[in-house]
Amino acid sequence: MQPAPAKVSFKEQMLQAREHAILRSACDLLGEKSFDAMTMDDVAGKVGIAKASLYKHFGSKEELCSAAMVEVLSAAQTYLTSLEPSLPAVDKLRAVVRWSLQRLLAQEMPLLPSRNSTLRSVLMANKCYADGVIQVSDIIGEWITEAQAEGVIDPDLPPIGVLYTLYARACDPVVSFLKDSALYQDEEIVDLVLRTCFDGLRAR
Amino acid sequence: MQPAPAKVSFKEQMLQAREHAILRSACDLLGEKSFDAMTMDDVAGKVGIAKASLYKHFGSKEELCSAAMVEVLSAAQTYLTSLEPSLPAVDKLRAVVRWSLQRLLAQEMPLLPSRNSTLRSVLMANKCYADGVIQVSDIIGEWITEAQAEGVIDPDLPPIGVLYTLYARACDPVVSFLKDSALYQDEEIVDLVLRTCFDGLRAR
DNA sequence: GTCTATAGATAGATAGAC
DNA sequence: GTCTATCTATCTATAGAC
Repeated sequence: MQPAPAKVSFKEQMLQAREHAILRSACDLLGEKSFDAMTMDDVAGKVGIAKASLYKHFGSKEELCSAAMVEVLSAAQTYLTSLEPSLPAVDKLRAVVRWSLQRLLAQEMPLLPSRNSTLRSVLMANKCYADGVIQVSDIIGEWITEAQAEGVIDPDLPPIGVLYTLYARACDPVVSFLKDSALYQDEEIVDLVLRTCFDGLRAR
Repeated sequence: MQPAPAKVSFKEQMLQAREHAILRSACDLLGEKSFDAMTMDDVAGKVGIAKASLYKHFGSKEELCSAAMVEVLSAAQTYLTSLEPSLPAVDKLRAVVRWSLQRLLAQEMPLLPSRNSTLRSVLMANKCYADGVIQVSDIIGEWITEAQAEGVIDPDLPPIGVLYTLYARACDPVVSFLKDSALYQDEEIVDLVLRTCFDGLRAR
């Protein structure tokens, strides 16, 4: 009565697929509302399973949402490393911001945990997340100093300020303001935010 | 046994002072956490009165927070009209953003109701708030078109995009990121955000 | 108008059958 | 592992004494 290895693998695949669906739903919901406003009933309803089942996969609401954030971070890392290394540094920076804005428009980007969230302290205690943030920051930070050495990004700006300014685009309310106005296509919104971010509001 | 008019006025003054203290506490708390995370116990504790007393002044949590937001908006309107009309339009725009950033740093600025808040729909149904937003937008919008006509603000940008970009600075997470890093003075943070907002990240 | 006490609703999390 | 049913805590809001 030994189960075939393929069967075990299949069961594990199902489990992983289910967990991925849960994370995906949590991610979407965190894009719509705050961690505090989101409920486990919301998640269960969206996935289509009972709330109690969620707790077989994740120990708590905090664990579930942390896992969702780690997955987003992982997707960002994958995108970063997929970029052609020979591209000019500033182009890579633009590409990353563009990627963030597109995910934000697709409502697949949980709003970054500013102080306006109970999730923040939990996330910062999560080693997976904290390490991921450091890795991403190292890669982007290198591109920033590179672009500043080339004189493309303003060398007078502190690199950490540039980094945070780029991060902040991933939860810029301008995107939802413009989206709600229904005046522009998604791609136009992305272009506008990219332009004001890199070129500023003043005429050149 | 007719109470002297002065006495009535005094009582009313006390009432108004108390209500102002409540609004101020709510405002501070909304700067620290989301509407959903904030509780009426928080407010009562901060003011130093019983929770039930809050409901003698404001009918609900939504009403209280709406009133707090209206007060912030009113302060913004007062600042707008206090600006010397003869100033160049772009200077007035910079001044308004600076004012927002300073209030944000002082934690006196409730984070704007993006989609990430249950408060949003309540606020938009509040005539005082909605009218205030329109008035403020009209004033700032005029300055934007003026600055664009002068060629100081990029005339190619849609005015509504410029307006939203300026509004978004009032809840820019860059401010709290930099504040938490403890690397910079408040005034340096304000200058950095103002600079990246108007001049962009790219070197000029 | 302030308080204590509590009602009523809903959240996160768990128990136990299947 | 999924479900239904339930526990416990907490939050908004109210009742009623003073």
